[in-house]
Formats: sequence, structure tokens, C-alpha cells
Amino acid sequence: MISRPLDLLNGRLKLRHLVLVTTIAEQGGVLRAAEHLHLAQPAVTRGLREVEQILGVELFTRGSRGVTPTLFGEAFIDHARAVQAELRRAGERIAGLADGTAGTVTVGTLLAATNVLLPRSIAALKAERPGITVIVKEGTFDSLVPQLTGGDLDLILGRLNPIEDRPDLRQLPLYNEPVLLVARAGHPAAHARALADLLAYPWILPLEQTSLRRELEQVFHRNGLPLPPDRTECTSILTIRSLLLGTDMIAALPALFVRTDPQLLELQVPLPSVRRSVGATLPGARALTPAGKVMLSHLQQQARDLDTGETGDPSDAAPVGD
Amino acid sequence: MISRPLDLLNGRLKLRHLVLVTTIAEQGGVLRAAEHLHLAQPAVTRGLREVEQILGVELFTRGSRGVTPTLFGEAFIDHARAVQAELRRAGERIAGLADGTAGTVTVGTLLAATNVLLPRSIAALKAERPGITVIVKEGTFDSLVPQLTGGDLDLILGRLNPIEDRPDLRQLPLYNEPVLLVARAGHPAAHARALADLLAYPWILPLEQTSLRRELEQVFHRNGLPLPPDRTECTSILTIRSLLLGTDMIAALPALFVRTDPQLLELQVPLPSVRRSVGATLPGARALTPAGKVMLSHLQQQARDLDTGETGDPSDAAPVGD
DNA sequence: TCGTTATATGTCAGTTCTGCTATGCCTCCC
DNA sequence: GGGAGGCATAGCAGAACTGACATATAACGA
Repeated sequence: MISRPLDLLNGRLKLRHLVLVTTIAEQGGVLRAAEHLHLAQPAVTRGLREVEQILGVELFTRGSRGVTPTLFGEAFIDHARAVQAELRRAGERIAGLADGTAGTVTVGTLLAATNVLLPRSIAALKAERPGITVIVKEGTFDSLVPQLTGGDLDLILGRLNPIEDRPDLRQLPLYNEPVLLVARAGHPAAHARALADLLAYPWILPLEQTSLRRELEQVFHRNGLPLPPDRTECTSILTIRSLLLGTDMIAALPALFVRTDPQLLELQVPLPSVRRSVGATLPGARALTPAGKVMLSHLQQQARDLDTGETGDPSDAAPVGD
Repeated sequence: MISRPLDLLNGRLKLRHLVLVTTIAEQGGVLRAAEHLHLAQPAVTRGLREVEQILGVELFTRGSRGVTPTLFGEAFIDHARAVQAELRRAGERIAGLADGTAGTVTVGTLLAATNVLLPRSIAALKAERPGITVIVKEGTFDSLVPQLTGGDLDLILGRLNPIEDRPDLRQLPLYNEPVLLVARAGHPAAHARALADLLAYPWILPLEQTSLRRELEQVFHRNGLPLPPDRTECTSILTIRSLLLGTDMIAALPALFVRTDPQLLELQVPLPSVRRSVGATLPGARALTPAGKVMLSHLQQQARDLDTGETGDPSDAAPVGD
């Protein structure tokens, strides 16, 4: 007596059958369903009989004033509605992913962009597309690149590193932000003008894996100076700031950190040879996801705003290469 | 930039497309999917392109060692799987409803059958088809009939009432169970042999709407007796039992109540004219649901057991236990 | 009893679907 | 640089699907 559980995926059942059944149920009659679907009545009747034949049960009892669902009809209508709802969701999801209304963008960030550019861009993105999930992963360039090529990251944001040896990456400059030497307000070397005058103080340097560190080492080297003997290596920006405020330490930090913090002092020793271009590093092969594109466009917009806000100072034009 | 949310129910998308996509995803390649579906490879390729054209996005990136889902592919595959799962459930549900593996049966019950027949039948039904939900509604025949014809009940179980005036009902006798006069063990009238001897005691009678009440009145009438002057009307079996045990009241009850309760005493005054047939009342028009049919078949089986058990040895109509 | 309302059935034409075979074009791997 | 594996494309024939029209049938109500 127990029949086998009906394979509805063998091709006989069509989606139109589901639409048909739910429409008949909603309209309460074959005729009304027909006009609602812009069909002639026999087409609807036949469609209904097809479904009933496929299922092997009667879905509606035909009355003289329309049709009413049977026990099976009630059950099947539920499932038919569920399927259609699922397909509607699928459509919305695909459309959302395609136009960047939904989706996820994962941004790897170096120190440079995290202070102003990234928060502003996220805020702007969220204002326009609340459906996009943003994930931020902090790290060094070397630790983020494998995640980028592996597909875990959509883009890396930060001071642009040389990538001549990485043809699978491409870079997109966003704005220029000089690196400044920084100390607390009231630091004894506040008015120093030469790098040599700062050697005696303790320094906070970036980790050796970072390109900023390498560039700083070159700065000392070109000036014929050794690295400062008293060194702390640190990437945690909160730690750096506390150290700066609590001691006489000196650090090299992106300009936007300093200029948004009244307790920090910009020293008058420029670092002209340090690359100042901040931008996004993207995978060369893979195309950006729609959500990633939207994020990138906001990054570009916010970067433009930063640059124009900064044009009062004409001294920072071209990045220095080597 | 925001596209309209993709109508996937306009007839272009087919269920086979969904199967196609999930199979390709599972098999990791068009070719493997093709052989898994017993198709040639071009058919699969074309089907995939159809879906992609319908959705307007690429679902798989074609590689040289198969295909891998894109962002959209991942999303769409989820929904496609959900749809297929829903249809599988629909198939199981319909099949279950059709063969009585699932579903609901709602039984209206009068006093008579509730003690032994119904519990046993429910137990047997549940043992065979745990998926069937059983709902029991107690009431008088008159109150249950509208629910039966209205579709709220599948059948009414109990002492059969005359229904000559109801052509929209039909009855199915199940077994015979006499109505006995009952009192507590040790009742002063324990050995009375005539109805007249019992008139002086207080009686519990069924409500006036019930047919048993009418038949009892006829019994008194035929014996030339008035109704007992001291009367309580009650249908609650628990109340009746307590009253019987705690007082000298007399009641007319189905035999199976008395014979399964050692504290109750069967009086030696028979009621031969009271109908003894217990059965099911069914709607004449509507067909029984599958679950209803299964319930009815168990009722018939259990009724047969009761009848044979009673012809062999009337004393051990063992209760189902509780 | 006759019209009204609704569903069922038969027939038919155009279109789409669905499968196939044959073949082309990549990319990776010897 | 030539297989081998794997996806894309073209063309085609038969099956099915999908729709319409005309008409039959059933139930209800005035």
C-alpha cells in the first residue's frame, strides 16, 4: 500500500505547473486563473490535469462555483508556493550580487589607509548599499598577498608596495599621503631640522617585512647614518600612539594619523624619498566582484576628496621611485 | 545601476536547469555531469548557457580541468538545491498523504467507543503509521454531526444513532456492546432483578439530546414506570464514575466501562431494547481521506477482536491499559 | 425549463525543447 | 609540439509543449 515517494524532478513537472496551481488556488477557479494568466480556460484546465496526473492525486474538487483544494491540493500548494518563493529569492540574490546591492567585500588593509580613507569609504558604501557586508583584515603586505591571490581578499589597501616581481597583481593609486616623522607635542626635538639630530632618541620602526621599514632604512643609509640604536618594532597603532605620548620616542607615520591628532607633533624633518602613494592592490587575473567594484568606487571617491582637501599644500606632487 | 530583480517564473527557467546546475556543481565538470545525467556533453553545455543567459550572469568559470562556481554560481546553487529539496518534500508529502503514511484524521467520539475501541485503534494506527496525527473530539451526536458534514471531522464513533432523516450520512456498524445498568460494588440493590426495584435510588442519566437518553425513557415507559424522580444529567465519564463510587447512584453505561472496572457492579436488570450496535458515522457525500481510511480499517480490526473476544469469554475484554 | 456560470474535452497548428553527431578550440602535460 | 582532456559551437530531426477555438457537460437559480 505504501507507494514510492514520487520523483517530481524527472522532467514531467514544470515550473509553470506550480504557478498554475497556486494561481488557481488564489483565484479560486480555473476560469479566473486563466484570465489572470492571460490564457484561455482550456489551457489552464489541461495544465491542472497534467499536474494531477503527475502527482497521481486530485488537487482540486471541481464545484459549480469554482474549485476548492483537496487535502492534497492544500499540501501541494504550500510546497509550490515555497518553491516559487525560493526562486524569487534566488532572483533577488543574483540581481543583488550582480549590481552590488548585496554581497560581501573583504578588504585587507595596511596601516596607512586604515585611519581615514577606509572608515570613510565603508561609511559611504554602507550608506548607499546597506546590503553589502564588509570584512576588514589587518596585516602586513606580505601576509595579505597570499590571501588576495587565494581569493580570500578582494583587495589590499595601503601604501603601495613595489610589485614589479608580481605580474599577477596590479595596483591602483588612490591618493598621496606623505609619511611624516612624529613625536608627542612638546618633544625636546620639536624643532630639529636634520635627521641626525633625532638619532639619539628612541625610535619606533615598522616590522622588517614592511616596505616602509626598508625605505626608512634607505633614508638613513643615504644620509650616511646608521639606524637609531634604540629601536622598538611595532605595528599596533594604539601601542605606537601610547608610546609616542608617554615617552620621547619618534616614529614614521602616515600624515593623516598625525594631522588628525592634536596631541601628536609633526617633526620638521621631511622624508622625501619615501613613497607616498596610497592605493589598492588587486589580483591581476580575477575580476573584482560587483561588491568589490562598488567598494573600490567609493575608495576612489573618498580618495579624491582627500586629495582635493590637501591641494592647499602644493609640495606633494609625484611619488619618488627607485 | 540597480537592475530589476529578475523574474525566474516567466517560463524560461525550467526545473531541468536547476538539476543541471546542481549536478554540474556536484560533478565539478560539464562532461562528468553529462554522463551522470545520461546525456551528451553538448546538451549540458547548452543547458548551462541557457541558465546563464536567463540569469544574466556567469555561473561557472570554465577551466581546463573542469568548471568551478563563480560567486553567482555559489549563490544560485544554494537556491537550486533548496528548490529541489522542497520538491522532494512535496513528493514525499503527497505520497504520504495518498497512502495514509502521513496526514491527519479527526475523530468525533460519543461516550460508547472512547473506553476501549478508540484507544486500541489509535495505538494500532500509531504503531503502523506514526506519521498520522490523530485528533479526538468528544461531544454529543447532535453537536458532532455538523462538524462531520462541515469537514472538520472525518468520522464519528459511538453508539449508532438513527439517521433515517439524514441521507447525507452513512453508518458502518463495528461491534455490539450492550448498555448495562451500573452501580458501585456493594450497592444495596446489587441483586435487584426488576427495573422497578431501582426507581427509589438516585440515577445518572444522559443528556436529553442523546439517543441513549431517549431509549432509556422508552424503557421506563414500556415498563409502565415514570422516570426516576432523583436524576442527575451528566456526560462526563470521570464525574459519573466518581458519583457511582461515592453514592448509591445508578447509571446506564456501555458494558466495556463496567467490565473493565472492578469497583463497578453490573446490575442484573437487562435493557434488551436499547440499541447495542457501536459503529462509525461517515459523511455520505465526501470520500474518506487516506488517513481516515487507515483509521477506519484499524477500528474495524479492533472491533472484530472485541466481538470475537466477547463471544469466547465475555469476562476478559482486556483494556489496552493506562 | 432555460439561461448562466464553470469546468472538461477534442482538435490542430506553430513553436520550443531536447536530444544527438560532428567538429572546433582551448589548455595543460608529456 | 603533439596528445589528451574538456568546453563550445553548429546543424538537425523528432518529440513535446503551448496555445487557441469550438464544443460538450454539469450544477445552479430564476
